[in-house]
Amino acid sequence: MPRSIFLPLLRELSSAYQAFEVYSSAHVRSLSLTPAQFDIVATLGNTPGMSPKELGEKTLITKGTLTGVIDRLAAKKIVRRVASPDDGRCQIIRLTSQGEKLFARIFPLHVAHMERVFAGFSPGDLEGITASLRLLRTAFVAAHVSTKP
Amino acid sequence: MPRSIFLPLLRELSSAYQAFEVYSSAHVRSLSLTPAQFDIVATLGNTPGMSPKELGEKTLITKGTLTGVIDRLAAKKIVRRVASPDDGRCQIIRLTSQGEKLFARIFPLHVAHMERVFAGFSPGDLEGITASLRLLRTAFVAAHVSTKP
DNA sequence: TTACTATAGTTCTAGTTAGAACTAAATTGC
DNA sequence: GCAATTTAGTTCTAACTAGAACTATAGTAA
Repeated sequence: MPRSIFLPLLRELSSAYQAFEVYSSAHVRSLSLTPAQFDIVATLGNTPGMSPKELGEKTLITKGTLTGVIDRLAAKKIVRRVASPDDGRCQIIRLTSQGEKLFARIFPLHVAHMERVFAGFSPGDLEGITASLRLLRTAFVAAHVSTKP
Repeated sequence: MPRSIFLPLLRELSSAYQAFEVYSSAHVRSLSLTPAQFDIVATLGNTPGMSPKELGEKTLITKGTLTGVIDRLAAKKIVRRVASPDDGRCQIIRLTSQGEKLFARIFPLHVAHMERVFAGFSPGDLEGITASLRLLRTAFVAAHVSTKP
C-alpha cells in the first residue's frame, strides 16, 4: 500500500479548490454579492423558482445556512418567498424582476471571467480533469456512505 | 470555444471538494476537533513549531482567522505561543506535550480513515488525478495573478 | 539618524458554515 | 380516522471565513 501517495492528492484538492475560490469570489464580491448569494441567484436564473430544499441540493448549501442566505437576498429585494400551493411546508423561492435583471447582467460576466482560466486547455484536457474529479467525488461519497449504516 | 464544457468541470470541482469535506470533517469532529484545528495540529506535528504566517501558508487559513483558531487551541492547552527571539513581531506556535500526545494519537487514525477512500485506486490513478488537480490550481493562480497588477 | 515602507499579528464586521433542537405540515400504518 | 413517523424550514450555537483597519516592530534609504 503506497500510503504516501494519496496525501499529496488531498493537498492538491484543497489547493485547487482554494485557488478557485480566491479567483471566483474576488470577482463575485466586485459584483456586490457573496459567493453563496451568487450561487443562489445563478441557480434561480431562467427557472420558475424552486424550494429551498432543491436549492440546497443544487448549491450544496445546508438548510440552516440557506435560511440566512435567502433572508439577506430577500432583504435586498433580489428574491422573494412564495408559499407552495401544494404543500403547506414548502416555499418557492423566485427571483424578483430586479433579481432577474441582476442575473441577466452579472451571470454572463462571471462566466466570461471563469472562462479565461481555461483559455489554454483543450476540450480533451477539460474532459480528463472533469472525469478525475467525478472519480474523486464518487470515491468520497461511497466511503462516506459505507461509514453510516 | 466550447464554452459549455468548463461549467461542468467547476461543478465537479465543488462537488468533489464538498464530498471530501463531508467525509473528512465528520471524522475530525468525532475526534473533538474542528477541521481547521485539526489542520493546525497536523501541520505542527513533528516540527519544532512555526510562525502563524507559515502556518497560514501551509493550511490556507488567512491570518485573521488563524488568530481565533490558535486562541481556541491555546485555550484547550493543545498549542502555546512563544515569542520569537529574533523578531519582535513574530511568534512561534508549538504543540504542548499534551498537543503532541493528541497528534500521535489522532493523526494516524485520520490518515487511515482517508486511506480507505482510495482503496480501489491504483498508484497511476492517484498520480493522474493529482496531476489534474495541479493543472487546475496552476491555471487559477495564473488567471488570478493576471487580474491583479 | 530619521522618515518611509513593509511585515506580523490582532481586532472588527458581516457573512457563511454545520449540526442539533424545534415547529408545523404531510404521510404512513394500523 | 387517528397515532406515529417523516419532511420542510426556522432557530440557535459555536466556529470559521475573508477583508479591512489597526498596532507594533523591523528594514530601507536618504
